[in-house]
Amino acid sequence: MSENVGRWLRDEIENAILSNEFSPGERLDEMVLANRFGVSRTPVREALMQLDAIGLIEIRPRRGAVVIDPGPHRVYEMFEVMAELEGLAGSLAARRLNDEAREAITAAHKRCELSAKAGDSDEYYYANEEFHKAIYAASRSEFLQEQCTQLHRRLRPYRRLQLRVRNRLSTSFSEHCAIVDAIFAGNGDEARRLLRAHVGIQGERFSDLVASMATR
Amino acid sequence: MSENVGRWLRDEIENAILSNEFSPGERLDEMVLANRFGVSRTPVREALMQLDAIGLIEIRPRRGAVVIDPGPHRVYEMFEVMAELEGLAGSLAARRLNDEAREAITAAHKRCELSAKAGDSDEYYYANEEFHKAIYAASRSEFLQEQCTQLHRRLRPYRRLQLRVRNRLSTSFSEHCAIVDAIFAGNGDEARRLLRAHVGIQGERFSDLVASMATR
DNA sequence: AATGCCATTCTTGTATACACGATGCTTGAC
DNA sequence: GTCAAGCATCGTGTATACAAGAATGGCATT
Repeated sequence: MSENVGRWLRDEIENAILSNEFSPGERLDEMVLANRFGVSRTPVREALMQLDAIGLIEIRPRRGAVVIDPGPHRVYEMFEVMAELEGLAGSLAARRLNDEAREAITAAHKRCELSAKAGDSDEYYYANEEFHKAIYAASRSEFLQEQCTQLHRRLRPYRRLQLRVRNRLSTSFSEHCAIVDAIFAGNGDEARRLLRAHVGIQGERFSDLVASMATR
Repeated sequence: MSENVGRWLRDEIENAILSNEFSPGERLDEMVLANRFGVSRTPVREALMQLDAIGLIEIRPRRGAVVIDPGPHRVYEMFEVMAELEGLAGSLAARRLNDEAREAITAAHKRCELSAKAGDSDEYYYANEEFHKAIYAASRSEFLQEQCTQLHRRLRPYRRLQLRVRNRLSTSFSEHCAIVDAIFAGNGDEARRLLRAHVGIQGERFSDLVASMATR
């Protein structure tokens, strides 16, 4: 546990929300949370204020906190922004690539290949996360990296759902291949274009998303 | 004042930071703030936790809160991301433009023109803000709009400094003209390209930024 | 029987009290 | 004279107490 309870609680509750333990729309009672974690209301409130500031929950004055339900359209908008930021990260990565970043990307890409060929969608999920994070890091823009990581976290549950769709695994991996080629070739524009397409949700993938969101 | 003191304080302190009343690196004492605003430490702490979550201040455990000093390089990175998001907003605006948005952009553009011709850099600053916000709104992506607005707020002090540079006013305005043309023509790619260039800090503008940051 | 109003109760918002850790100053020893 | 160690003081971290507003249930009235 982190050194102060407030921060620890923030992470704990954030994880609970992102792993869907607290469903969208659910009310978060301060006393219930306090009892559950064995602390007083004060650090719980501090954690909730932070989650409110981040945008994960909404605190309505005198009426308590509820988990925000983004809704399909808003999730789509979030993917749209994510695609743009990843595109930028890719383009910067292509320009600023160094040995360390190249190795990190190669390693993550290899891991994706193995799990994709094994058809292990859970393992691919983690490998995919590592792959994208390697690209963020390769951009060598700390701020961009933070923004990407944060958005990535918030979109986690939906990404996971998407991987379940048809043969998304092999499609995703072949897109990764092209992205790696573009970055390693120093072709920033191409990397940007490919990443935007890879991350964004166009056409039928939006209805896939809506369908998978409905069945939770 | 907002209905709960915590949120009010958050906005209050946030404004104080963004208007440079609290300088980067400055320590924010909880009791001092509590006395200044005539409240107890509790809501002050809640406000600080939120600002920490947003990234405006840093709370080091048991050592208090300090205003984050982004430093020139990080500010550059923030402008880089801002440019990308504004580019996306512009491209969406070009595709999704409706009458309402067109009028809002036209009005803000007109206001920019007047203040630019008058050489009133303060007035241009506000008109410029309205212009960019009109474009965010025209993108009709709530999430993107929020992200843009938030980043815009954080970059406020630096934007203001930039306008003081040489004949940035007229340069900025002529860029606006091209942007408006592209959006109204429905040319998303061009709007994106122009906005990226308009917002980003290339070449000498970075050293201008560094110079202006040094002299505060 | 249904609806509206009032009271009770529950939960949030704020203040205060207490505890623990960090920082800085003073004193003593080398 | 300088450096280190210990103590004191200040400030943060957490708990608890108290106040105020919202929700809910019951009672009365139509």
